[in-house]
Amino acid sequence: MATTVERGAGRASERALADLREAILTGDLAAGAHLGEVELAERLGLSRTPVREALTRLAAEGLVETTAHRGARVTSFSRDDLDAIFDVRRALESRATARAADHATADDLDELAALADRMLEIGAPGPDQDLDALVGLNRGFHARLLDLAQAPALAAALAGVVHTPVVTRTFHAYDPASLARSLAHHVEIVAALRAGDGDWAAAVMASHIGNARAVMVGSR
Amino acid sequence: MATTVERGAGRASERALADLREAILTGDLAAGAHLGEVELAERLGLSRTPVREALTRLAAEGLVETTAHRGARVTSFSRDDLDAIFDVRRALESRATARAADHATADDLDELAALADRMLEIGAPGPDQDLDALVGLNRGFHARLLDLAQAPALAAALAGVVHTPVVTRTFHAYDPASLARSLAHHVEIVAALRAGDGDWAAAVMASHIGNARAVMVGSR
DNA sequence: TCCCCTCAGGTTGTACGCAACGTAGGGTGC
DNA sequence: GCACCCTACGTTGCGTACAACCTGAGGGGA
Repeated sequence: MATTVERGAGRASERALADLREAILTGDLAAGAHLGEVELAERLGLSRTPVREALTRLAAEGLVETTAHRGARVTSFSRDDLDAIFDVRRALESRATARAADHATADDLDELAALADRMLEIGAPGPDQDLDALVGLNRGFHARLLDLAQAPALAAALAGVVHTPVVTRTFHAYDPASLARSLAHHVEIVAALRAGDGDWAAAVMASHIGNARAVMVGSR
Repeated sequence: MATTVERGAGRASERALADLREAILTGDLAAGAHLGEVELAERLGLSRTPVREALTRLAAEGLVETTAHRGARVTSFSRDDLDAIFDVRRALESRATARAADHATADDLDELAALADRMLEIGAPGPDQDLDALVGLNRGFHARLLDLAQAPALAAALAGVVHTPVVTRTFHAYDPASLARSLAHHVEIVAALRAGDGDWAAAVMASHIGNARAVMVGSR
């Protein structure tokens, strides 16, 4: 009874990895929080081994920091760190967006357009506004775009800069004007892709990330 | 007697990580080679546990690929992959070089100049030419530069694109003209940094990587 | 002859136990 | 009273045993 054999479907270590990553990205595990292996193992109902592997991989991604015999902590980023992360994201994601223009099919564009439109709806001020739901859709939009770039190297480099940084976890920080800009950018990116103009799409993405940077880390 | 307790100084898993990474980077472990945990463990005189951790981290770096219950293989890159990797390196390393211009002290520049000069010497055609020694010096030059950029995010992103790719492991592929250009670039980068001109330095670095790309993957 | 099923071999995935390390607290000597 | 040492505890690092899984070969049936 103590050890529930029937658990999730996937490998235990992958479940641990996914759960921990989600907990960190959503802020459920605060930055700087100490992560004990036994504590996490008990919480997830696993042994220390898969938890340990998950922590190792998270450390490689940069989400946690491990020190000697003292365990792991959730990485906390300084203002300069965040600034640099946005710098890299701007360079890389705009590049990926340009490449996406060469590979996106009509179906892909319809899918992206649907995401952009949906975000426009639930992001609009009013009773139906749902800022929390935006997070998932936004992640989906950027992930889809990165996928369309068909450039594993770009994806790997971006993953090195914190797997969709802590920075993408909320839209509550956006003021109305910035939020409207951000959502309009998504639509414009799709338009640029439809026009087959990679440079245009890349420019909008660069603006998009600049806008996000201003919101999340403030003016330079 | 069988288990030699007195081994290296550092943690066992870090030794395994370093040894495996070196073996892959030098080509001692060929691309596509199957990496059995027990085999590696015996070879390194350790148990499977630290080997397993090392493989996990190498997988995160992109040097090995793991599949289901089938173990790990040394990643092999297609022509397109290499092309994309150089693309990212050009974007990121030139950026890092520009930043280095803002942080490098006179001592730093002297150090870089010494490296560049030394490479010029042992890279020059003649009896003293030592292409193998260039590898280490070149790695050192680029690493020092990346360090001077003081941008952990840039370093992390670059690390995601294969920790100094398999691509930097030899200079034997260079024809005399390309090699001369490459070595001259190092010197010119130092000159640009001395002049405090980050844009110049970045441009040279971009050229430097373009040159390397042409040698390693051929014309586009 | 071809296909499918079964089984054996080898591999990875997980759990658990022990040892090493770092840390904090109390006690003792100066 | 203060500083230093020593001890005890909690943690991580590693080794080993067992279970789950994939793969390939061989035999039987259609």
